[in-house]
Amino acid sequence: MTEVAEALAVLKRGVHEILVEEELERKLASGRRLRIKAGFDPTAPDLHMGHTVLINKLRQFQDLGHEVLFLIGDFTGRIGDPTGKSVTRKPLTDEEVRANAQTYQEQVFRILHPEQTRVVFNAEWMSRLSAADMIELAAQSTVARMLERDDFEKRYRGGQAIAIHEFLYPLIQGYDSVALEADIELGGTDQKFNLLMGRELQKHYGQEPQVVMTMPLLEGLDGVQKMSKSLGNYVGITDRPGEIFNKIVSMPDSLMWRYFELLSLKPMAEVRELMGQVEAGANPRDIKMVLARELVARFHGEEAAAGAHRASGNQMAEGELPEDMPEVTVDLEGEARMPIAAVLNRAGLVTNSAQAKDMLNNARVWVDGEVVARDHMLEAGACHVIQAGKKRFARVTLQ
RNA sequence: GGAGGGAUACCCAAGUGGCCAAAGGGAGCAGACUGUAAAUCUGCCGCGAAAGCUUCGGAGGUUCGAAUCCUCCUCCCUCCA
Repeated sequence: MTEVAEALAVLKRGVHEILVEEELERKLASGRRLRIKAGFDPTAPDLHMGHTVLINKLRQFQDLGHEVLFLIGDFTGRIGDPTGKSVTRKPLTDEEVRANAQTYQEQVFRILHPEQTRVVFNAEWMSRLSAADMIELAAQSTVARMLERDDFEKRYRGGQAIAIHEFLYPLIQGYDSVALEADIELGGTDQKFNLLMGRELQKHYGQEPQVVMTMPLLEGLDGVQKMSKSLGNYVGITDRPGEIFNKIVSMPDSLMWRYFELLSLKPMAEVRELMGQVEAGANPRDIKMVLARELVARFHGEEAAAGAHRASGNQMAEGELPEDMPEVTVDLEGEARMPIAAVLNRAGLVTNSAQAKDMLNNARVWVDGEVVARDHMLEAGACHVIQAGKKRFARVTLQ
């Protein structure tokens, strides 16, 4: 295999679509240091495994010597992202955008090489565009073309509103590629339309069009909707080791091979070997543990991976406590004692008081290993290990 | 610009003066069962530890009492221009 063919093989792994593959080959063969662009929304400060599918791909480009342009869409974020969801997000302040961007960088450098990464903000050039520039940009596309986009088309046909400025989003994203002179842009499959817009605009502005690579969207732990923080079906890369371990092991079996395919760095041959084991009667749970350990190792190191199982506790074995439970302090606001239900709520061990009531009624709340009833009171100054249900633990200090 | 229809909790959706913190379904959470999975069954499911507090697009009004009646406003949809 030639060097280019080898690189291509690595880069194609897990990719949904490459447009146009021959162009990618040519760019790789040119020997140039390529600029790989990927855009991120500044709203979500915590990366999750779903994002890493794409970031891993960026990392592979870096390993081949190329430069990553990590674009933070602060301009678009400030306006408020209308795409897709009917829920309009509230615009972010400058401070919020900056803080989110900072968190992004800290997290993304767990995977990317900082010295081969350029973090850029699109407000840098977008906020300098004049109205006339904007109109020139808008003239590069048509309503009919916009309506080809899946999500617009669906909404248009379904009689749902499409605001005019939503049409500008693909154009802005495309223009980012012009401003950065991107060689390649990566995005989720849902980004295809926007990514292709980059090609068209680059041609218009006299540049060689970027190659578009789309990565599949990773389903969340529910196995249905895409992984997202707001849906709560995610595994965060800053989750504690035991947490990652738990989430991976207790995900539906139907998802496990998908996760192996997109998140594991094991060669596919090895993954197929694991599939064979399950077919031969191995407990799928044990195979999920293999993946869980790999992921914990990637984000927390080998040592954490070795202890992850222990750290997570075995939820089927009553009385076995996880080692890495969170520490929480609950403020009694001057009271000498507080009912258990209120403590559970304040410690974040339940989502609302109804859930606290439910668990207490089911005798599923333990304080220092003892089941407690609804009328149990906790004294100020004490520190207890509290367990709510099978999965939620915390070391709670009352003050 | 005109005519009509609509807005109920996370989503869908009942409810047209008190019995409504609001039927039903889905989602979610907890429990049994399991393999920390799925399916199934059971419970919870506005906020609050509680007392209590706040909800039915928004603001006023009628009434002892309003998701329900009246007025104005906002938004969405359909047809016409």
